[in-house]
Amino acid sequence: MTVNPPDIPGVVISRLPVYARALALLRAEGREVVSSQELGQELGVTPAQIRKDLSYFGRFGKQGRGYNVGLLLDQLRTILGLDREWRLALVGVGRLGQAILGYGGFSPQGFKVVRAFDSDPARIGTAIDHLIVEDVADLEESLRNDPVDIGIVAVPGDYAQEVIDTLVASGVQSILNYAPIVSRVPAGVHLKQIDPVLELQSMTYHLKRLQDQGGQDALSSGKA
Amino acid sequence: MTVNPPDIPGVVISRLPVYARALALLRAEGREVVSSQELGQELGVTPAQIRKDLSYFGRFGKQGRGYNVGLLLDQLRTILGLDREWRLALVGVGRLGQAILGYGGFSPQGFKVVRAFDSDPARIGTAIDHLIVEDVADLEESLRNDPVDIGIVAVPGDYAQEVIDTLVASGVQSILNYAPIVSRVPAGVHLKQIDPVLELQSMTYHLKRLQDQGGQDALSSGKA
DNA sequence: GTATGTGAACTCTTTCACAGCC
DNA sequence: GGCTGTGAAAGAGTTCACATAC
Repeated sequence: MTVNPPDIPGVVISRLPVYARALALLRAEGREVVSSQELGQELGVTPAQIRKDLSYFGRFGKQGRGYNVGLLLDQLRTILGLDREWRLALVGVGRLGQAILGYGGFSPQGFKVVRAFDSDPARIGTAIDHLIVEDVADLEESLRNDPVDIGIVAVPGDYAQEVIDTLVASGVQSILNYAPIVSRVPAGVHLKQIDPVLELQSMTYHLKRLQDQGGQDALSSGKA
Repeated sequence: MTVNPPDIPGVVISRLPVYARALALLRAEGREVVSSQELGQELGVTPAQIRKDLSYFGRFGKQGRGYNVGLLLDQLRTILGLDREWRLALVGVGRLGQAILGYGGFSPQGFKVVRAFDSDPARIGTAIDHLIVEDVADLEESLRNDPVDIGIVAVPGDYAQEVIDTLVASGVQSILNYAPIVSRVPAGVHLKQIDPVLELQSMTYHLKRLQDQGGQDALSSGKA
């Protein structure tokens, strides 16, 4: 059954794929059992956090022993829905979009890009990586006729919100957005952002402080 | 001066670039003043959160009026260190690495990729986008002679931890990792992950629940 | 009147610590 | 003995609400 649990924190869910990845590695190495202690060491996470996270979903371990690697991995894959294939539509087949199509990391994990859209007449109708590029003007109709599970947005920032709105109107409930914009979606739609510039811009905060103190080899700030 | 404030939560810092982006947009539109109310609406964030976040760094607003767009933007850029140029080294010039080099979004924000490394003899010594690809075997020596601020890792997963360790050994304190691995760095080094698969894998959690209930229009799970 | 800046209240997460089981 | 699962405690982060300033 695996009945829908009521209210599991988002941060917990976002950690499960990380656990699954580590477990897959352990299984590939032939490990059969692992403790929360070991797993935590591997991941830089406290053992208590791992146990607490897992406890939202059931009791997967054996006291005195630990977790069966293969069993826990299967459970996590089931919980996350990684035991099926997911159909993605890519919007934007420019340089970034083509890199996404060419990326070999999605399909082994069950994510298949099955549709591609663009607005450039030079690209519409051409085949890229087994896909015929469709006109983005037909996006809504096309997705209504033959739905996908997830939309990937890889268009320039100026068009991204518009594309996101169209995806939502077409019934897509999960969107992965590569465009560097502040985007909003209605409640109930899940949007994740891939934004390297944002990541860099928060790293520079720390770098700046390192550099500004760099000269004066140590103890320069007030106390201790 | 802008003296190093003691302990500002990481989540606060990660929101500042988002505020800065929204402010840059407002400025481009000619807006001169904005309230936390409006800005919050734009970003899907509470006004109180914006005010609290900003209050860690100073008092930038005027009561009864709001924030001067240009002034606040400049302050944020200074706080984040976006008022200078940052030098990046890219490790891995395969398909992904080339997409990163070709991405036009970094340099307008002051992030210049000034070095590129690879292990493939066919690529070493060739020029890509103004850069001569260096041998990754020389990574540490090269970076010691001529340091960069940030390292970008775009090698296959199997080599990524090794590359990250070498970057750290070379004195790099901020790393942006595109490889889909669970990586660890010593305390003091800042590592950010760009990992679309991880994002997708947490989105499927919600999708699965939508789908599993999809058929049976409502109330079907055990109790309540 | 209007909107900031901020202590206090609240909510959400993480960690502790130990009973229970292997 | 060893490790899980979990209430309780501690710690972070967010929101409230109002004094203060324009």
